[in-house]
Amino acid sequence: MTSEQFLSVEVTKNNASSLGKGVRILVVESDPTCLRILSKMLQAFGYEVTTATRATDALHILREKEDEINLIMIETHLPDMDQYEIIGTVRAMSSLPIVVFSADNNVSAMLGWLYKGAALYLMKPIVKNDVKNLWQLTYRKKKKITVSSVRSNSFHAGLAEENASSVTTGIPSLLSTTGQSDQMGKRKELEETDIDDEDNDNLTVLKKPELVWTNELHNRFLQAIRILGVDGAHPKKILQHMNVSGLKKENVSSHLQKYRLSLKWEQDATQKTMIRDHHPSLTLNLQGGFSQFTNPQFFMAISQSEHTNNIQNYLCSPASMHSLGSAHSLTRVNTNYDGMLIPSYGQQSKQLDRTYPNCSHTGIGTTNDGNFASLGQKGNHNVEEHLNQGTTFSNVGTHGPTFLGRSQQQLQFPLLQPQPLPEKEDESDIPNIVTEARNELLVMKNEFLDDPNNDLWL
DNA sequence: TTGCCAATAT
DNA sequence: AATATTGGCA
Repeated sequence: MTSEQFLSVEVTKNNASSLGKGVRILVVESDPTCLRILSKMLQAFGYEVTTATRATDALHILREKEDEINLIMIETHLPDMDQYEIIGTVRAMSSLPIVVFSADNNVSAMLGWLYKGAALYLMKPIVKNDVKNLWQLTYRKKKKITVSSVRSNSFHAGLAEENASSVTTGIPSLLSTTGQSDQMGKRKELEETDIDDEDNDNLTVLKKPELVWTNELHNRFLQAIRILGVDGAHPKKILQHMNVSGLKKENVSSHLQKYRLSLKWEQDATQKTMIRDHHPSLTLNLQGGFSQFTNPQFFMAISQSEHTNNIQNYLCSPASMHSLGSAHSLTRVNTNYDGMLIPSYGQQSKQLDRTYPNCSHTGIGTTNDGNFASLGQKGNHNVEEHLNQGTTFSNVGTHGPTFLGRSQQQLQFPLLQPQPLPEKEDESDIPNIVTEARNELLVMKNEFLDDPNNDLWL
């Protein structure tokens, strides 16, 4: 994606036509007509499309340009390769999410594909709603794409899980901890939990479970810092502002320490960048930055307090929410190259959060469109049952917010927008404009994710 | 004492 | 990797 293309994105509220921006999909489909239509449909949502009509071509493209591709869509019946062979090969080459589509509605075939590593199975004819949210699949971590079951009624499995304790106990609490059964939530419960453990004496019952910094908690933490300012943000004050019962100062301290560390890295990266040339391969940076280093979780960190949709409702502890939401609503959110939020109050901007998805890696996503066959909700039941029977399916999830540590990516993607300096900034600087457009797009996606009426897979 | 923080432990 | 604990310092 070139910067011009990026800038041409028109960002409108609740406008889904930009959702796919920054995501390139490799579509492998032997039927030219189908390929054309699908491409068009994808492009309508802003996706970029690379096509291949043969499996061998696809593999070639993948070999050459995996970096530029964020998602792979494969038709099941390709003339030049055996059914499952291609997905196996692709899997071996790449960890990119694979979406399989077919006119075949055979359940065991679907399961076969999912088991082989497909992230999603779509049935032809593919409709707009089928592809609208494909971008979400690219927000998962690149590494393990693991098939797992979707819990019955929820596209928001990950989010719902976060505060499962609140729901089950009926006592809303922001604190979730490891080791407690509530984290397991609706899962298998007992069974193997007790079997293979442990060297643990029963005497250690006393040990307190570790605090888990859920996104909700983290958001409050961030909010507190926004209010207090980076300088005034000390554990005790933060604790007060967070107003979470049971949370200890030590908890906050520890988190703060990590938080500051992340800020420092961020700053270091900034400095290095500023010494360097200003726009080293802007194109690649934008694309890579989008698909690989942003994620739903990070969006959730933005201005949580105002939301009233279902998920949010039970995510939020009634007791303390009011203390946060009122006076200091976020007016604007900046985002730097890799997803670090920089909320600004007036002219001053301060760096804030960076998080990872806390969602479970959902192997099957379905759209909710009743019109045509994708794996609709009904179909999903079947799939789910099957999935739950097999022991091979596991739920691999990363929970809680994570600060971004130092990484290669940090160096690869220099800050486009320098920290506020004594001098006035050059406003005509192109990178800044690009950053702006990008920010707006991210905010737009954020709004999309926040809208309870939209389909969310993650 | 208390709070903070960096280092260190788990 | 994420969180908890410790010990020095104001």
